Amino acid sequence: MPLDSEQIEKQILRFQDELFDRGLRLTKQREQVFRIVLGAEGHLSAEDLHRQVREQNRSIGFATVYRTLRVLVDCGLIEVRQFGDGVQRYESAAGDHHDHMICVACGEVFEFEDDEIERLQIKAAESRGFEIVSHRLDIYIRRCDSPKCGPLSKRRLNHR
Amino acid sequence: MPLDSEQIEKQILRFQDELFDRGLRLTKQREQVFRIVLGAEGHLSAEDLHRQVREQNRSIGFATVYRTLRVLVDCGLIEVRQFGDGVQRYESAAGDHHDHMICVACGEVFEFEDDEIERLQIKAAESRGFEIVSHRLDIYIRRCDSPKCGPLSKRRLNHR
DNA sequence: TTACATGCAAACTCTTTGCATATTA
DNA sequence: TAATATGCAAAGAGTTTGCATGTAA
Repeated sequence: MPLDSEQIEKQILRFQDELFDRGLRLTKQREQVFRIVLGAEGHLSAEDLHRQVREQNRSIGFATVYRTLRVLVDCGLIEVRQFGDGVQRYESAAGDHHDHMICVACGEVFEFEDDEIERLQIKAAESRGFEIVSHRLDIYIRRCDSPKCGPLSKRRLNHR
Repeated sequence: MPLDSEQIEKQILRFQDELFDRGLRLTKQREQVFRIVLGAEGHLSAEDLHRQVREQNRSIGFATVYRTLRVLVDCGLIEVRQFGDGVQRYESAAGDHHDHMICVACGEVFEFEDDEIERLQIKAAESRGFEIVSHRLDIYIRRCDSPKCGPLSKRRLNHR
């Protein structure tokens, strides 16, 4: 779920501030990379990012994309995900927190939110005296109803 | 939490069966690798595995370790984890399911179980018509009480 | 004796780094 | 002009693959 344009501008300003605090600069390339992440539907790999930024900036290199992603992670503006294919994927840290359901048949990733699960996680950590920094919940599902998987059949799934 | 020796032997037999079904063989190397995983306390990388197996079998190569791990994953006997450092870690799929708390300060990994969180996950997937294959819940905590981190201070943590 | 398995080294993928050049405050 | 950024290519990690040799049913 991409952010609306007002939120995007707010994020860019925030990036500029965070960079300034670190003695760094908001360059054209950094802004381009961040805007793609902010506007993206899903979870982009560095390769996805590089390809998309190159549509507006032929000469940008992989190194700049990776370096920018690292700065964005350090600033807490984006988050890294790994869904098990060995590739890091990035998404905006803005917006509501959500978890992921990944279809093992077709690779489609769905976002979902569950406040009660969130609550229980905090409780589980607190009961051990720990403070949560962040968390990741990935649920792998057998198949889904995306075009790639086709509609789920009418017969009941093998629920347990 | 390593398995007891009775469970370990059961797992080895299961491996043999699964291999047989696939027209493969239980070799010395495959058994050695699997036994290390079954007996291990925590979550081992391929490098950890290779180092430990080499203590009993000087000549085993990385390729054999990786190939064995792949077969074990295919057989559903072990699971792969990625805690964000770009290294795959493996653990036995036997025993109760558990989730992980990872200390961002020192890297220590704690296992925990929470039946209610499990239940809610199943509910969340079912409500969308999906069947869960597996899931991963990793909670990142600011610091812990391991020797590397030192004891948690007495002042209240910043619980929310 | 035929198919599968191993060990080695080379290849491959993703990511990071070194360095000369370019850009910004 | 002094510091930060960039692009390129090379290096690095972790993992996979090709191939000749070894091993097991």
